Amino acid sequence: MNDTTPPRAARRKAATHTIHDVAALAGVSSITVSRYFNSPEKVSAAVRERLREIVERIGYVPSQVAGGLASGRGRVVCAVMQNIASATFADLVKGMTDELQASGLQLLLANAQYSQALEENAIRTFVGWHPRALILTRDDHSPAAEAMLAALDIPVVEAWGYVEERPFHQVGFPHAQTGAELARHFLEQGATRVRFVLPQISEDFRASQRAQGYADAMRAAGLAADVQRADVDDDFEAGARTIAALAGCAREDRPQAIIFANDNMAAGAILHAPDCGLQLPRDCALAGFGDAPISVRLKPALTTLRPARYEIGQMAARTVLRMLAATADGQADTEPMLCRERLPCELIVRDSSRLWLG
Amino acid sequence: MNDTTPPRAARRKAATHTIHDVAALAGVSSITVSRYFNSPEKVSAAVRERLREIVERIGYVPSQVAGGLASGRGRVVCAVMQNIASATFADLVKGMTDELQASGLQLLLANAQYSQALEENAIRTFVGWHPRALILTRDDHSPAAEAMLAALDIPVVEAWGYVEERPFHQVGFPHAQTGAELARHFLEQGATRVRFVLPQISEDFRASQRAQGYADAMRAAGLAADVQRADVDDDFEAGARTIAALAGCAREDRPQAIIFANDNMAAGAILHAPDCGLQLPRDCALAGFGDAPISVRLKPALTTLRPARYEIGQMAARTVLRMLAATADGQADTEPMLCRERLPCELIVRDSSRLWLG
DNA sequence: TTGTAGGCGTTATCAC
DNA sequence: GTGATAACGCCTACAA
Repeated sequence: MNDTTPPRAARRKAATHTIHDVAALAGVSSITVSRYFNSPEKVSAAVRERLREIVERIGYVPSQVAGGLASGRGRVVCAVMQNIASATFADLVKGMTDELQASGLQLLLANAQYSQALEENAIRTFVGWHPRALILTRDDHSPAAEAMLAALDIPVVEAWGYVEERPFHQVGFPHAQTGAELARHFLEQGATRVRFVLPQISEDFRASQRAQGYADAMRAAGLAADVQRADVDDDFEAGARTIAALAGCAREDRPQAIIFANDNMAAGAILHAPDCGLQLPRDCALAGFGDAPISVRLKPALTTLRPARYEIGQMAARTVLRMLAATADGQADTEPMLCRERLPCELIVRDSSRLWLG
Repeated sequence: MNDTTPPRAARRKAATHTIHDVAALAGVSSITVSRYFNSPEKVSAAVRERLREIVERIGYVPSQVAGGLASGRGRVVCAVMQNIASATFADLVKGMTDELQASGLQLLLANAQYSQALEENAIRTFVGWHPRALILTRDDHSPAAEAMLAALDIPVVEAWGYVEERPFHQVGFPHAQTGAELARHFLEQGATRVRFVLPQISEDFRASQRAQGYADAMRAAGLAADVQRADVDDDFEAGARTIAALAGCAREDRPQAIIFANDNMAAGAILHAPDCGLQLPRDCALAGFGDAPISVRLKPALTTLRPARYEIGQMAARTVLRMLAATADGQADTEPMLCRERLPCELIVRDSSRLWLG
């Protein structure tokens, strides 16, 4: 009477089919079923057909969770966005998912709202998922985050911006340079007084980077930089107020051109200008950033910068895939080559930026 | 000489710390570490402090993958969007992530681009992740998808729309009714000729539902429904063309009011009207859908419907949490109560819809 | 409060 | 081409 412990209560009745169910039905071992999914060519055609039928019939789907644990390589890529609800990041996300999906990789998203602390939290959470790669959308992380990234040993892509010296893959464009480009666009037309207007709550450090680029370009031309910050939260309202304030200024004191940190502010200005008795671009030239769909429809049509949002997301994903393929090819010892993909942010010149020098 | 098989090669050197590493360092068993994370109150304060220090020092993060497998309840909620890059779905996603994150649940996203087939694929993929719940954004699924949903045995929420008879939780608003509401808004002003304009590629069946609601309301008033479909892809351009076509019509033949399927089309119409010699709303009243940020700034300001996008996402997530809490409370036998959350889609009346009856 | 034993569903390794 | 066996890292059940 071997009084071994009574059979423990079954932990859980598998509410779902397992690889073993399929194996039993097909009269093969479970490893064969595993092979059927991961390298079908190693399974005989006969067995393959039998399995296909059974899998279809009972609706078996392999567990990503169990597979990820067993193989040590889950099918997950994590990305930390700065503002999930913005058009910019929505396009990035679409580019990434479109590209990753084809490779059977699942994108896990987090939202950091332009906060380093939230980004750090998100990264910490993601570490628990053992992602194959990480996509970030800023280049200045908290020290703790940098430490985690250094310890991670997976591809890390910094997308949206582009910085030469970073130790991670870069996919995007240099924001400061685009700010400078807009400044030069006006300087070349002979402007001497150009203003840059930031949103009130500019958590978006990219906008500040563009402002910085503008300021440098102005100083390089021997002119004063004039960066202002909006005093209302709503971007459209901020633009409207900016233009309204102009109406109260003598022409000699007004900026000849204004660069808004985004198209919404510029649109607010353009739509409100007639109410202030101002005619654009005669009374003030304008430019924005982002190429919102409406910008080309405004009167005057808005000069702006068009970042390749979707393409940046797509390329970030491709970079991930390339790095994964590389490490899979046993290039373990190869030096960890860094991808630097510089994507376009095109200057779209329209009527709003034509300078009228009085 | 017990020639048992030579010790198999270790499968993989754990590149990452495990619960056992922490346990060894702390001089406790691994289950204690597990408890430290899952129910800290069951661990003595002394041990707790020791573990806290060690976890912090080595940067240990529990594996969601292993935990999910072992417990049978992963921390994943899956959602299938119809167009990740649109403002509508971006807001939904933000509402969901904001709410889920607090509960430590991770949102997995897929994009179905208004396609039943892609939605089915996404659901199939998600099944492999053993999600705790599923959030969908349409109510007409493929038969195969319906079958999977029926077999899933997890909470399923259909968000964005709202349909009484569905067997899944509903969070949203009835689209047809909002279409009818806009129609009545014009009918009550005495309009007899009201048109509804759909986008060219109206994969968005919601827009069609709103058109249907409009058509029913018109017929109920004894009037003819006049649903047109745009002939260009770009919504702004479609709106512009719609209004341009009006200019060539005799006043008696023109609709007195136009309902556009979205604010972008309406904005295109408003921005282009002056070029056609039309004055709005005198020559034609207008309404849109979605309450885009720009709509209130247009001249005339656009009458539109304001769906509670963020709130719908948030409420969908809350519904998930409520259902999970309920099943956790051992209410296994309780009948599977269905949540029906009807969220507002408010009519925002502005100048564009004021009817001028000639 | 803490520990032991065993298993979650899959894949890596080795043997035939 | 196929299979037996032992992990993967954690958690549930039960015992102390």
